[in-house]
Order: sequence, then C-alpha cells, then structure tokens
Amino acid sequence: MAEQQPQLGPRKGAVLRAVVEEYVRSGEPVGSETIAEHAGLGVSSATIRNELAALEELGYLKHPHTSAGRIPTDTGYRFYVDSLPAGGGLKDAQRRAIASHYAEAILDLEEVLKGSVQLLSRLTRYAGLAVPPNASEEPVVRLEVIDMGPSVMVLAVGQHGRVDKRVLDRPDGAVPSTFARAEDRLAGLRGLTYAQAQARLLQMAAEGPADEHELMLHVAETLRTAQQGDRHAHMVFGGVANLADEAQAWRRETLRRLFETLEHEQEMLQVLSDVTAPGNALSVTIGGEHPTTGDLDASIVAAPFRSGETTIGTIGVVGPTRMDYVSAMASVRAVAKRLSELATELDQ
Amino acid sequence: MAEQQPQLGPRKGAVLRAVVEEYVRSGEPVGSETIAEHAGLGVSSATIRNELAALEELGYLKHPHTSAGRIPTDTGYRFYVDSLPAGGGLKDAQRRAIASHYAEAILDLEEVLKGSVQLLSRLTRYAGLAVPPNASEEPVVRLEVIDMGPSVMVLAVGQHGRVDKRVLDRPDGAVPSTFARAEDRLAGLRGLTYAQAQARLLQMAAEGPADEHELMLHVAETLRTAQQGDRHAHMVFGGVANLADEAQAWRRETLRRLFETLEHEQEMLQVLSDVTAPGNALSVTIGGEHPTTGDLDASIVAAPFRSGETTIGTIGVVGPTRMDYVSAMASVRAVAKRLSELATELDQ
DNA sequence: GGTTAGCACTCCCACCTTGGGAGCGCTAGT
DNA sequence: ACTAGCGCTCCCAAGGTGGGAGTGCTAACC
Repeated sequence: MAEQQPQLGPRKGAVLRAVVEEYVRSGEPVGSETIAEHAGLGVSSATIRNELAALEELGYLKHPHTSAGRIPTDTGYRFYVDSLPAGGGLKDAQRRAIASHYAEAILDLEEVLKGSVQLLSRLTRYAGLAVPPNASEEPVVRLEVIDMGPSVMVLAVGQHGRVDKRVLDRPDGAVPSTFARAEDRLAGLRGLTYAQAQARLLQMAAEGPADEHELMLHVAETLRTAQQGDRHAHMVFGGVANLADEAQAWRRETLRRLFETLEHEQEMLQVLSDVTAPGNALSVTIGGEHPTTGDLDASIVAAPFRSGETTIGTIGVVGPTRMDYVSAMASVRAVAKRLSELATELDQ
Repeated sequence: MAEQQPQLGPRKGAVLRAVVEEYVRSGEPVGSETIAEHAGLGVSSATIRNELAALEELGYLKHPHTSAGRIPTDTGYRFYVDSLPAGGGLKDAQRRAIASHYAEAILDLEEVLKGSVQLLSRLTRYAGLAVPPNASEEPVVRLEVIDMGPSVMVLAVGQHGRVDKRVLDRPDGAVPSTFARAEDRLAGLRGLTYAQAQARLLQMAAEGPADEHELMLHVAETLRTAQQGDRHAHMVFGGVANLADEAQAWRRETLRRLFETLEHEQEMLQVLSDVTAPGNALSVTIGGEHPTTGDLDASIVAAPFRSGETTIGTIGVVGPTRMDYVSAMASVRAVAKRLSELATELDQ
C-alpha cells in the first residue's frame, strides 16, 4: 500500500513534502507564500496555490478554515513518510548520544530495554515504549516451586534473563517432599523453550503422581502467561512526561485519554502487535490508520529488535500525528539496531 | 506542629473551613457573601469580610487580586486538615467499592498493591502510588546463583513474595561446581532476614574460598539493593491519567513537571520517606510543606501499611493542593487498613 | 497549457473598549 | 461587636474593529 499513490507528479510531491515539513516545524498552517519562498521550486505562490488546491482535492491536505493555510491529513503524512529516503536522518548529536548511551555494558536485557526506551524519549522528545521479549522461543534455565507456607511460588527463569513468578494457594495435601520431587522433575526441563516446556508439563501433570498434578498445571500456566504477555505483561515506558509538553498539539481531554490508554497495557500491546510490520521493517502508524491512535491524534513509530535472526520484541515512540517523522524514524531505527546487536550478544 | 495554632476562635475556624470546602468544591475564589449564606453562621457578609481579612492577615488565606474572593494558602489547608475529625468521611459507594475490590483473593502482594493503587485512584480521582515493602525485615526464602553462560544471575526470593534479580558478568575462573557449592552455602541462609543474610554473606565472602568470593559479594549486593530500594526500586503507580484531567488546576508546564517527577522513582521514594509520619499515622503533605510537592502545587496523602506490627510499605495518593482531603484521607486510611489486614494474612 | 500577477474576498485573531458584577475595605450607626 | 451601606478596585465576558494572512479566481503572458 506504500506504493498505491506514488505518482502525484514530482512537483505536487515536493509541495506536499514542503507543507509537512513546515507544519511539523512550526505547528502553524502553511500558506502558499511560505512554500513559494522556502521550498525552492522556482514558481510563484499562485502556482503553489493551484497545487495546494489539487492536493486538498486528493485528500492529502486540509484547511482549518477558508483563509487559513494548509495542514496535512493523515494520508498526507503517509505519503510523506513513504516518500522518505530509506536511511539517514540522524543528527550528529543524536548519533553521539546513542553511542555514549550504550558505552556502558549492562547485562540484564530488561535494564537495557528501560535504558533504551528512555534514550529514545530523550532523542525524540516523545514517549518511548517497548514490548519485552515474548518467552516462547527462550530456553528455560530454571523452574522452581517454592514452599512459602500457606502459599506456593512458581518461579521461571529464562536464558535471556527474564524472571516470571506466580503465587498461588498451597495445593491440598502438599508436603515438603512434594516440592522436592516436583523440583527434581522440573530440573529435567532445563534447556527446553518455554513453549516446549509448557507442553511437557501438561503431559507430566497428566501422567505424574496426583499430588504433583496441580503444581505442574500451575507451572505450565506460569510459562503460558510468560509467553502471552497476558495481563501480566510488563511493557516498558519512558519519557511519558514529554507528551504533556506545553508545545504539544493535544487538548487536555485528549491528553487524558492518551495517558489512560498508555496505562492500559493490554490495549497498547494489541496496538503494537497490530502495528508491527511483518519482517524486520520499521513501521509507522499515523493517526486514523489504527483506531486507537486515531482516537488520540497520535502516531507510533516502532521497530522490532532481534536476537540473531529471531524477532524478540518491539521498541518505538508515541507522539502526536504532527511528529518529526524523519528524526523519530531514524532514532528508532538506530536504537532498534543497536538493541538487536546487544540482545544477540547477550545470548552469546 | 498540628497543635501549633488550634486557637483561631471558633468562628474564624468555621469561616476558614467554609472557604476551604467551598473552594475545593467549586474551584472559584470564595467571597464573603457565599459564606454568609451557606455556612450557617448567622452573621452578615460584612462580619465575614472582617474575619476573612483577619484570616488573610494570619496567613491562612490569600487573594488572587483585590476584588476577588479568597482561596486557602497551604497553611490554610493545613489548619483545615488538622481540624478534621479523625474517622469517617467514607461515602457508602466508596465503602462498597473497597469491599468488592478485595472480595477476590490475590496471593501475590505485588499484585495486591497494584490493585490497591488503582482502587485508590478510582476512589479519589487522583493518582495512586505505593512503595512496596522494604526487604530488610523480610526472611529470605531462597538465594540462588544461576549460571547463564557468559553471565550469572543472582536471584533472591523473600517470604512475602518479593523476587529480586541481578545479572552480572561471570566471574573469572567460575566453573559449574563453583555455582553448585555456592548454592549449597546460600541455602544455609534461608530464614534469615535480608539484613542478616547480607551481613552473613559479607562474612562468608571474606572467609570462604576465593572462587566464591566475588559471587558472594554480588549476592550481598543484591540483598542490599533489595533493602534500599536503591535505583531499582519499583514503585507502583495507578490512575496517573487522572492528573491530566480537564478540570484540574495545573498549568500545562506544571503538569509536565509533575509527570516527570513521577517518572523519577528515586525522587518520589525520597519524598514519600520524608513525608511518612513516624508511627502508623496517616500523613498529609500540602504543597510547600515539602520542596517537591511545593514545586508542583501538589499534595500527598499517604499511610503506611503493616504486616502484623511491622510497617512494610506506604500507600497513598497524589493530587492538586486543592484536593478533597476528606475523601482522600478516608480512602487512603481505609485502603491502608484493608491492605494491612491482607498483608498480615499473607504472612500467616 | 502552464504560469503568473493582481485583486477581491473571507475569515480569524489579537487588540481594545466597555459595562457589569463580584468582592473588598472602610465608616458610621446600632 | 455586629451590620448596613457605599465607594472603590479589578476582573472578565461581550462586543467591536482593523489588520493580516491566505485563498480562489480571472485575465494576461510566454
């Protein structure tokens, strides 16, 4: 769909790009005069006006009112983003900020993610967010059932450093030896992926002794939620305060809804997964292109990050539709790349 | 200090209370007429005016400008709060919301806290926040050093369900048997409190074999940060979106700073600890009474929660200085109480 | 045909003015 | 000690206004 309307004629394209860039810069509707002067097209404002009218007709621009300048529609931003050259766009200062941020070695992927999200929020002045690795393909390093008296804690540790826990009622009839035996059997699952281990556990629960049955089911359930993210998923956010910035385009009411949505992790996970492009591509979602962002006049720029060849998570930024897409895309791309290298390294 | 200025004369007190309540309700500066009519003091507005002037002189009220009504100063709110009767103030709907919220049994204290914080934010329409238990007095249930290949994970599990982890470089010369032996020795620490276990570990590091030295130090360090909260503390927030509410008193710029501060967990922890009253009392911090809240025109209502007789954490709300203190205090008190019961129960 | 200059027109917005009202302080009288 | 009354201050919402930005159109030009 990025290839749907590439043909506007080179000049219309240039005019549209000029409008987007100027509007993003200034926040004011852009008039024909401004473009005639700054875009270096060598034509008069009257000609630009004709082009603007045509672009509006085509749905790329709109008018707040008759005698105001133009602002881009979501479709206009979309064209702009699709017409951007693939690489680059990173300012020197940003490049340096990224380099120095990752200079310090951190071994815990979770910590790395937190740092990366904050880095992104500083680079872009928007809010950074990340979806941590889904555990499905991660090998299990340790599985434990810990006797805590009236309750039991199930603990799962993954190769990439994730730790999932779950506390539950102590099963009837469980005695200390139940736990010891269960742990012995769980030790045998080491090295399997979460998905495999979960499957084995369901089997073990069915075949094993009755007093372990419930315990094993709970361990399986713990692994399942670790894979789904479920309602215990921990998205990572950073620089959310940026969204409240004075200069930002949101009305108070929209701002409130925006924060509410961000707090609602489940919805954000859904959005991120809807939005993430298949493959390793950077994805840009502009306003109405997704119901949630449309509701919030927001855009999301996100990219998956990998360990080796496997995609293990997503990182990106949320900002107003009137976003500096060039900078945001470059920053997200660079951080995701760096993050992939790091994650790959952490996994050996 | 709550007893510093209890004597304003009964009428001045009544007038001040009326101003606070009316202002909290309406958000508009309150005039003498309004009070004369609504406060039921049986005196004319002229008399009220005299009282208002006196209260302003005393620093309890202020004037946006000459011909406007009065609004309370932080000191005014303080007097108001201190003059409130100790109990009650909970509306029936709130009482029911609390009861039904805790109807569902949850075993993980962390989950309980998240729920409680969200409950508080719904009850008060402000932002809820909580400081989870500090680990010092919590018994250690399990300590592990997990061989993750190029790195090592230290894992500590506490009796109340906390899990702390830490990933670090694999010490030089560590072999599988190093970990096995270390874990054996760590198993001996079970049942000690975090504080005790940390002390023992430092000793063990000094006395034990060289190849375990570094490992033990790292375990000790993990326990230390678990106790301090350090920079890895996980405060719990909920309903932060409430603060962006249309009707709220904050300017955009202040709102931004507020969100920034909330993101800065370290600072919030400091504030909470500065603010928490010794003993089990509910504490109310109003605007300028603390540098951070003063900067943000914010107030904090917080109360410790206990397990048995030991204070293990803090829970409360943050809102504008123009806060409905009665409702906030009642909600926080009730939730903290319920939470204490639950925590006590969870610890047997 | 595309481009341009020019111009009338629209509409907003920032500015000012203005009247009314809310609320105060003060004083004098009860 | 309280209150009625009054003059004063200051805000604020409601018009009114001018200017400016920007448009759309037309007619001329290359």
